[in-house]
Amino acid sequence: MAVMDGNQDTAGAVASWAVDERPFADDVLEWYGLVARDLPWRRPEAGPWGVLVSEVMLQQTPVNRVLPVWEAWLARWPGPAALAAEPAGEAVRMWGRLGYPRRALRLHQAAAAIVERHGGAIPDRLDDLLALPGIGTYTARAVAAFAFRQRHAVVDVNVRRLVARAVEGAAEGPAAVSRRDLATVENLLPADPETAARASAAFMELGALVCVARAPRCAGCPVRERCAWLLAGSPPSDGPARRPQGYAGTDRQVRGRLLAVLRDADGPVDAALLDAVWDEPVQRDRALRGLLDDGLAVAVGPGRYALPGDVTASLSV
DNA sequence: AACCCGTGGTA
DNA sequence: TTACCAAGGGT
Repeated sequence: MAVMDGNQDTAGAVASWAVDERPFADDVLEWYGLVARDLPWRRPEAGPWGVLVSEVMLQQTPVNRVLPVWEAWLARWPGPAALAAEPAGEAVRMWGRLGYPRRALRLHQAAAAIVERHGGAIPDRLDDLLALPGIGTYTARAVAAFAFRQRHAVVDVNVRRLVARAVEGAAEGPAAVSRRDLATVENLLPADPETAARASAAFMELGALVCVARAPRCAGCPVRERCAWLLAGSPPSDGPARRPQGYAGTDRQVRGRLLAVLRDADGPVDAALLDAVWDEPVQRDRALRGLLDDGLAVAVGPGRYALPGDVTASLSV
C-alpha cells in the first residue's frame, strides 16, 4: 500500500513501487501547475489584504460568487485602514448577497484591529492572525501560507476530504478538522516554505476540482494510483448521515429578508417596510432582534431601522 | 459538542 | 423538485 511519507527519504531503503519514490505533494504540484485556476487573490499583486479578504469571503461560499464582490471590495478599500475609516454598515452593504453577513461585520472589526494593533499592516504570525475577529484556525493558516508564503498545514473541507480518501481510505472524514488532520497534512508538505505554500493551494484545488464531495473525478486525479479510498474500491461513507440543513421558513431566511431591505435602502427604513417581508410577527420580531443583537442593524428612532453607523441614521433620530 | 449563522447553483 | 453542497467561525 502506498505510504504518504512526504519528503522523508529512508536512507538505504529500496522502494518496492515507483509510486512510493515520489512525494505525494510532487504529484499534486505537477497537476496544479497544469490546471490551476487564475484566481485574482492568487496573484502577487493581491497582497496580504487581498488574500485575507478573499479567505473571509470564501468561507462557505463558492468562488464564482465571491469574484465580483472581491473585485469591488478591493477597488473601494485597497487596505484595512480605508475600510476601518468607514461605518460598519458600508461593509455590510458592499457584502451584498454573499451570505453570512456577520462576516462583513467581523472583517470590518478585523480591519480596525489591524490598524490599532499592527499599524495597518496585516500581521504575519499565526497568533496575531488568530486574535482577529472572524479569523479562525483555517483562515489564519491560509493567510500565513498564501500571503506570507509560510509553511503551515491549511486544512479546509476540501483538504479534509482529500486526506480522508487518499490517506485514510474513507469516503469522508469527521465534520470537524482535528489536530491530527493538521499533523497529517503537515507531513505531506514539502520542507521548503514557498513550495509548501504552493502545495497547500494545490491540495485545496485538488479537493475543489477533482476530489469533490458528490461525484469525484478520479480518472483525472494525479494521485489515483495511490489513493487509499480508490484502492479499497471506493467504499461508501459509513458514518452517520448529516442532518439536513434546511432554510425555508427558518430564522435565517427571515433575517436575510430583513437585512436585504436595510441593505437596499439608502438610509433608515420604517418598520412597516420590514413587516412586509414576513407575515408571522413572532418569528419576524425574533429575527429583527437577532440582527440588532448581532450589530447588523440599529434602531434609529421610533419604528425606524438602519444598517449600523449609517451617517443618515445618526442624523435622523 | 452541537447549534446557529445566508445564499444560490447543481443534479 | 428536493436535497446536497460550498476556501468556517463563534458560542
